[in-house]
Amino acid sequence: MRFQTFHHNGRQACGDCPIRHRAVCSRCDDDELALLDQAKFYRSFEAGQTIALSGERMDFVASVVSGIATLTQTLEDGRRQMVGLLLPSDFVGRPGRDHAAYDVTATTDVVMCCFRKARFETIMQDTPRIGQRLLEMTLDELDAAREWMLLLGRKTAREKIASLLVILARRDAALRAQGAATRASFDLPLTREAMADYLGLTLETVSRQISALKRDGVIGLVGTRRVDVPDMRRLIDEAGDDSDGGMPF
Amino acid sequence: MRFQTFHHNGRQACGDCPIRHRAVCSRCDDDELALLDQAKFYRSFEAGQTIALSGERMDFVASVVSGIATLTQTLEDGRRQMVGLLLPSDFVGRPGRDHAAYDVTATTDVVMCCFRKARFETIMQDTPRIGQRLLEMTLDELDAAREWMLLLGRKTAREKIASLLVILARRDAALRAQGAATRASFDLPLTREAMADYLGLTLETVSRQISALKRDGVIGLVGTRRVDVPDMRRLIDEAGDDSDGGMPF
DNA sequence: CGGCCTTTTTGATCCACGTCAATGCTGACA
DNA sequence: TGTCAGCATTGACGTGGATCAAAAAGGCCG
Repeated sequence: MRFQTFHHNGRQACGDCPIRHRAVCSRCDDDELALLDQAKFYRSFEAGQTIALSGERMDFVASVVSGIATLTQTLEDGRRQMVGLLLPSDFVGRPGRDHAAYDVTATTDVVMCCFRKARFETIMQDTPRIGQRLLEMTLDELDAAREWMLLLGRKTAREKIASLLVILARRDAALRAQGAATRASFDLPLTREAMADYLGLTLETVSRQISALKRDGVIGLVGTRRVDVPDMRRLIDEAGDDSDGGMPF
Repeated sequence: MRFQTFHHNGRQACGDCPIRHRAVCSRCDDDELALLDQAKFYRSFEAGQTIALSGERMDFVASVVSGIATLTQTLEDGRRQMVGLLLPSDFVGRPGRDHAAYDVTATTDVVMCCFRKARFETIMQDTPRIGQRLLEMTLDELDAAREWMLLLGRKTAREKIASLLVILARRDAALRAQGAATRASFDLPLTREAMADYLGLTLETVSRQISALKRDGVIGLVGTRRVDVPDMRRLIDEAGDDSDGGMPF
């Protein structure tokens, strides 16, 4: 097995390659993928910037190389719900279609690996392997979305916060190629408001629940953005999940 | 265009075929799919029955031929969240993997078209076209899931109910191959409890909001399970969506 | 260091929805 | 016809989280 899971939703990435691009990095697999290598180009975005995937003469399929971006949906009156976190190796932009009613925004500085949509489609035609990989990734994404639906529909504010922290802790551990430790410490890559948009809460509630978890000794805070988890087990319990970690970390 | 959209989440089905199985029906496409035809077999389930996709010597990938089934996730303490509605043409059971932490339950009597998982995988290998179709369907499903996340995270109870009714109305219209009408009338295929599980509400709230919509003249009820929508436009407004119908009905 | 801006925390209050409990409705069956 | 079992509705009440408002804590830059 040369692929390792490193993503909060179980998506697989190439473990050998610093880019960690399962479906894109040509170093990680057979010659078929060399095609992709020739077609790709890079773009970078600053934190806070909106990432436009379609414009005049520009329709992309892209995948994140580094940094974090978010996918957000908005109601007319301004209510916002984040529906996806784009982490390195994630794809965005639908190969076959024009759609995309999502805002894509860079949370940190982001580098994306882009393909012109039309070009990408022909490559997919010629290289079934790529389609298979995309299918795998999309199924993972779907599983993650469904887990998130459970969170949004049925969890309490406290459980929501705990769940998010667990996910971030796991992702952090995975990025640094560490196994499951009972103690963990990591930076929050999101503002309270972004967390709220993700969890279907208000930023005040997010802040209050984080304070509560701190007061109860479940987490410690260093400044406002760094979290220390003395006992991972305890945090996971707070998340209310049956999964003691479906993810193999 | 021989495929028509008929599903609430925009999934495409073969319009020429009564089975409406885009990815399964061999009549609807090139010879490649004949392979699938040989490998498939059918099973049927009664309303209320749990659909087991894996057991001793039985690992399926299956797709719904007729009837409605639901995908549900459960928390230890019994809180339930429905995460998917399986309608004719929908697939369930992950081709490549063993997972599936979902309850699959028949809502009405259901007929499913099944493939042994291993067999299905080899067919996919040999027939890239099938993989491409599954990718399309999965992407549609993902879009639907994301829309649902917006609903779960940010909509009020009344908006949730209205959204669900709009979806059911559209699906009904599509199944009967009718276009968008301003007046509509259809049966609810779900109990109040199932609606609650789907919307992240309690059954009491569902009942109350339906009563409220009726009181306000947005809908009419015939008995308890049949809904009459005098003005579709109005119901859609109640749903709070920006989309005046992203679906082309 | 001091001013300015953004993010975060905290408090007071409100209300949408959950909870608990009673009642009604419908259909199956003897 | 009565009884029973499942939905469904309705009411009374409590509460988790939203809302509104203000203070505190960081950056950032002169």
